[in-house]
Amino acid sequence: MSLILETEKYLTETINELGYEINYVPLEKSKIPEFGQYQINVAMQLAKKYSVPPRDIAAHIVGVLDERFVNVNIQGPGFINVTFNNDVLVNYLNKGLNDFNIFVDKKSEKKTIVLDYGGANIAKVLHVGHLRCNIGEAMRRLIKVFGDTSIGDVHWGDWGTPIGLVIREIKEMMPDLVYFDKDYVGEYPQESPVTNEELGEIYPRASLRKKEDSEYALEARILTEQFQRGEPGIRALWRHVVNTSKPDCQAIYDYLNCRFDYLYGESDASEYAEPVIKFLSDQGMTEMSDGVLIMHIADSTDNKEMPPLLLKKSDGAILYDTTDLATIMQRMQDFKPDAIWYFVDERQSLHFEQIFRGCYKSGLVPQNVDLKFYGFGTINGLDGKPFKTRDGGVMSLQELIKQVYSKIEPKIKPEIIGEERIDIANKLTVATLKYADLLPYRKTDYIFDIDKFTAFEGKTGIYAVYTATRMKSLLTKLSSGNEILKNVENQEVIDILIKLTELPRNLTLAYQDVTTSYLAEFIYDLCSLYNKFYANNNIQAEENADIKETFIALTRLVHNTLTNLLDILAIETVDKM
RNA sequence: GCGCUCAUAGCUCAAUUGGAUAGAGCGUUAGACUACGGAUCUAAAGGUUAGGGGUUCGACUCCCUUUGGGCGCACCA
Repeated sequence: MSLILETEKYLTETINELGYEINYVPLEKSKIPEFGQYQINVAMQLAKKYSVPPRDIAAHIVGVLDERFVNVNIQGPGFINVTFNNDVLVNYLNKGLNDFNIFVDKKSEKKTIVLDYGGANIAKVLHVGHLRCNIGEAMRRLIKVFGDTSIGDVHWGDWGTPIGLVIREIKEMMPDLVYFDKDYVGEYPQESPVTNEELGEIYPRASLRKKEDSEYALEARILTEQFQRGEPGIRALWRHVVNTSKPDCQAIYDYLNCRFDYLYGESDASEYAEPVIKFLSDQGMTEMSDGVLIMHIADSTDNKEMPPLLLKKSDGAILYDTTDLATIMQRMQDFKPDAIWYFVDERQSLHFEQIFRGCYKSGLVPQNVDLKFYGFGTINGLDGKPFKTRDGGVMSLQELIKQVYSKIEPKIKPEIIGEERIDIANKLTVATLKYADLLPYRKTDYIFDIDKFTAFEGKTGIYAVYTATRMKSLLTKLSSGNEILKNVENQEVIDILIKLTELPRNLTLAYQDVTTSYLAEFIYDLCSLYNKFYANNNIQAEENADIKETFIALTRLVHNTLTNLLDILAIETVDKM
C-alpha cells in the first residue's frame, strides 16, 4: 500500500475515534508549500455537520496526530497542513528502489478487461487519427500494472464497404480477372493482383468515384455482400486485399509499440453474425422496416431520438452494428470478460450507446459486465482543422512519422552512426509522437504541431527520454546498485521524494478515469524536479559520503520509476542520444 | 430540429474531481557553463477562467441561461 493511502486510512480511523463520523479523509497536496507538504481539509465539512467552528475541529484533530508528521499547523478557516517526518519518507521510498509496486494501490478484486483499440480499416492507409491507438496500448499496460488481466484486440476493419469499393475499383482496372468470372471453376491465383502501393491509391480513387457515380456505389455494395456471403471469386479477391494491406498497417502499430494480444478482425466475428441475429430474433427484439432488419432500442425515458440498430440491409449485407454485436458475442464466449473497453473516435459515441443498449436489453451481455466507450478527440493541424497534407489530402500516419523522424534524426550526436543511429532516431520519434498524444486529456481535440513536439526544449517526450539517458549515464559511472537513501537535509531531494509520494494517486486516477494525461504530466514534473536537483548539486564531486550515497540512490529511484512510467506509455528509453 | 461536447495567459495544454494566491510548456525579455550529457537550469512579464444568474463557509469545477466553436443523428465505418 502506498504511503498516502496508508496515511489516509490512519487519518480516517483517528478522526472517527474522535467522534466525527466520516468515511474517507483525503490527504491532499498542499497548495501553499510554505505551510506544509500535504493538507487535510475535512474540518470545514465536519463543522457543518456538527455545528462546531471548523478551527475548533481542526485543533481537536491536530491534538491527536502522531509523530509521523512534523510542523503541523492550522491556517485560514481550518486547513490543517502537515509535513512528513523525513524518516517516514526515506523508509517508504527506499522500498521503491527496486519495487515499482509500492506506488500501485491495487484493488482486491481482479478483473478481465478486453480493450478494443487500433481498429484500422485495412483497405485504407492509416491516417494521423490512428496515432491515438497509443491510448489503448497505454491503458492495456496500466491495467496489467494494477494486476488485472488485459486483453488487447486490434479489431481490424476488414468486413465492410470500403473493401467492397476497393474490389469494385480493381474490377475497373482489371475486368478480366478470374475472380469476376462467375463460371470460373479452377483454383484462384496465389498472387495478389494488386500491390500494397497500388492499394494506397485505389481506395481514394474509389471513394471519390462512389460520390459521383451511384451505379458504381451500388456495385460496390453488391460486391460487399458477395464477399460477406462467401461468393468464391470475390471472397478470394477479398483475401488478397486483406493480406496485402494488413502487414503494412501492422508494421506501423509495431513501430508504435502497440502489442496487441489478439489481431482479430471484423471478419473473425463474421461467423457470429447469423447467430447473434438469431439470438436477438429469438428474444423477439427484431423486426423488418423498409426491407431492413432492425432492433429498436429507444426507451420511453429518452430525451433524444435513438435510432434503431440496423442488423441486415435490404441487400442482405451486414453493417457495423451487426459486426460489433457479433464481436461482443464472440468475446463473451472466448474471454468471459468483466468489461469491454472501446477506444474509438469520440464521434462514434452514439453508435456505441446503441450497441451497448442492444446488448443489455437483449441479455446478450449481462448487466454486471461493463461495456464502456472511451472516446478520444481528433488530431488537428495548425489551423485547428483536421490534419491535412500541404496539397489538402489526408495526412497518413506514415507521413507524419517520416516528418517527425526527419526533424529528430539530425539532432542526435554525430558520433552515433549506422544502425544504432537509426534505432535511436526511431525510438525518439516514437517517444515524441506518443508523449504528444498521451499528454492532453483523452477527449479533447488537440493540435499536432510538429515543430513544437520535436523542439529542443519543452514538455516533450524527448525531454523525458533525455533526462533518463543522463541519469543512466551517471549511474553507469557512479552506482554500485546498492545505494540507499539516507535522511539528509536537502530541499531538492525532499521535493523529489514528496513528488514520488504523489505517484500512486496519479496512477489510480489514470486507471479510474482511463486517462493517460495524469501519467504524462507526472513524468514531466518528476523530470523537471530531477533536472533542477541535478543542476544545483554536483553528485560526483560531493564529499559527504551519506549525501553522495543519497544522491546516487535518488538517481536510481527516479530512473527506475521514470523507466517504469515510460514503459506504461510504451515509450522506450535509450542509453545515448 | 434533437442530442453530445468544448470555451482557461499571445499560442498549445493543466488544475489533486468543490479547497487557500488558477499552474506548466512554447513564444517574449533578462540571466547561469571548465557541462557528473546545455536536448539543462534561474528569473520576469502575461488571467474579471466566453457573458450573466444561482447553489455554500468556499466555484474553472455543480445547476440554470445567453453567446460562440466542434461533432453526431436508419441501409458508410
